[in-house]
Amino acid sequence: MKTLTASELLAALGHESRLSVFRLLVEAGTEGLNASAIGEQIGMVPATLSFHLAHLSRVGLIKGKQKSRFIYYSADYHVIDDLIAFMTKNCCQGDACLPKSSAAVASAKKTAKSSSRTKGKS
Amino acid sequence: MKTLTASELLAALGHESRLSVFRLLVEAGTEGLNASAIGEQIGMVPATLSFHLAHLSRVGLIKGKQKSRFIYYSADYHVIDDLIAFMTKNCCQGDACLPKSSAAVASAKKTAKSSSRTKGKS
DNA sequence: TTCATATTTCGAATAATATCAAAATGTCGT
DNA sequence: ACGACATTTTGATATTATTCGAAATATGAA
Repeated sequence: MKTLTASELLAALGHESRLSVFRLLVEAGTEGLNASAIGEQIGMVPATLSFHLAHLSRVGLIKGKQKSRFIYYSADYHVIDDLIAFMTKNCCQGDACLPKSSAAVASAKKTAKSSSRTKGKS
Repeated sequence: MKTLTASELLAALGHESRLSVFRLLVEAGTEGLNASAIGEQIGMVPATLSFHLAHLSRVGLIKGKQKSRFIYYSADYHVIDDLIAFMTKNCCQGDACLPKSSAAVASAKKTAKSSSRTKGKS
């Protein structure tokens, strides 16, 4: 992933409203939510919401699918996963970073931080 | 981590120049780099660089330490790690995301406050 | 077709961000 | 103190982002 692409994705999520919308769609699952439902949850007028949905769509973080007279938006896990992979690879280093990210997800899995110094150069 | 905090961190990295600066500092390690050295690598005039360094510092992603007449900036791995942990926890879900970012966390998705994965209400 | 609803687009105002020359500040060595 | 360098601040401008009412478009139902 290019730095430019990554920064565009980060910028898209770097706005409280858009991050909230994205998180809501992540929770909503693959089925997604229609724009009105999102607007209700987040509390945003249609025009503003549409603006942010367009932004998130443009960078690929979400996608909309017309269903009847609604448009269901859903998160694209592949893109956010690539972004997290990019950050883990390029924005972290060594023991200072890796254990916690893994632990936060692996929950109780107590991997002894016996240093797996993956100090690869990026 | 609050959504507002996360969005501020994401916004800070959501600019190509700042992301480049941060990645450079991650590579540089705990010792860091002084502003001039960063400016040379990135190709930015002092004033603009200072503006971005201040932004990254303000949100806590980097910190500067005066050494002699230079100021050495270094990445704060703790903060970026928290951000990655936040994203892994709140912006991903299920098999579509986990395998690449980390491993074996099928149970983590339950810990979130997710109300429920309501099935279709079409 | 006509109506009702869902969503986007337009337009225009406001707000925030980015850039950089020039000046100011800070720090060290002499 | 002074001079030399490192960095920040100022100030001004340019660019981009955000907001939302109103109008337009789209889709389905009656």
